[in-house]
Amino acid sequence: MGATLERDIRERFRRSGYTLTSQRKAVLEALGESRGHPSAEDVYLLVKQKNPRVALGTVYQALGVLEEIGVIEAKHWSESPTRYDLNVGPHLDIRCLRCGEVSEVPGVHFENLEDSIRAATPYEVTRATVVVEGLCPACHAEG
Amino acid sequence: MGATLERDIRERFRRSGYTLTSQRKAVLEALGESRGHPSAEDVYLLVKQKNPRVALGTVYQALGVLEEIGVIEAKHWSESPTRYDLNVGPHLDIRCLRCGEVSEVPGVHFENLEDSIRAATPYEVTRATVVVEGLCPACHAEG
DNA sequence: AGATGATCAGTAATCGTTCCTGTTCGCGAG
DNA sequence: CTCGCGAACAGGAACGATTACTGATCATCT
Ligand SMILES: [Mn+2]
Ligand SMILES: [Mn+2]
Ligand SMILES: [Zn+2]
Ligand SMILES: [Zn+2]
Repeated sequence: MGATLERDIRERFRRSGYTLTSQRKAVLEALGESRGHPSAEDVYLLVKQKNPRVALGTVYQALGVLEEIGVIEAKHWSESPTRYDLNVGPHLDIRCLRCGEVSEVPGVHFENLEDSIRAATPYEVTRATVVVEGLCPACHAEG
Repeated sequence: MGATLERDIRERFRRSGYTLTSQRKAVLEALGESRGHPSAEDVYLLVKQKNPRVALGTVYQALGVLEEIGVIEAKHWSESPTRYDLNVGPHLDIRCLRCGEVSEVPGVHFENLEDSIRAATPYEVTRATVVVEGLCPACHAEG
């Protein structure tokens, strides 16, 4: 487990000045296990299975530093708590409006979109993200 | 004021079965006056100036039905309360990370993006919105 | 006038998230 | 090794946006 921790992640911790504590490791492991896009609460429940003493606030704090150093990414949908993603490459995630499942949409590129936004506004554009919602195949089948 | 109310809006109310009450009119007027992308709280404060008895909950309810019948649109940014927009045509809005100002980004089209999303996922895509953040010229100048 | 259903005001409750306080941890200097 | 110090933590309170509830009002129909 601890041995499997990516060199890159350790390096990012070193350079940021944050310490890679056992709680933060546990949050990372939970994100890996959950193999998806868990909420803070989801991560909290997984982490608590192995260490019942962790506090929810600690999970939020850990997710915050992990995001800050670029190891994970937070994604927001309007009708759901924030979801966290180990996949920090540019990609889209779609969320099912009925069951809440989030999954990745491969192969869609939108760098040109961001470029045309920059060209069309006097603002300094910091981020342009695409929020996608729909119905997963299972929920769509049910009606 | 009341005379200026769009024929289209009255028609949408008629067809939906909802009634166009004075409170809902006031919410619409506030949205027009605020000439921007106000939050529910913003709308509430404007409405209260003319009718101090309106309740915040009523404003939320009114915004809900106005959105439901397609007269306004709700837009979401992760670090801000929901903003409401009288402009229901397809367009982008950018929000300043420092001062919170929201303004429109004209001339950017992204229908093809939605198409390529549909082609790339087994989900039934309901909505694909672009969330744009940055720094307005004033805030960017300050540093 | 009386009944009915929608809407409303006022307020309590909810939920995700952040903040706060006292405690523990890890590490470097002595 | 022990002390001191700052970072991180557990636990729980507080927060802000939104929703839910409850009893009054209002418009409309009979
Ligand atoms: Mn993803
Ligand atoms: Mn707009
Ligand atoms: Zn589903
Ligand atoms: Zn600004």
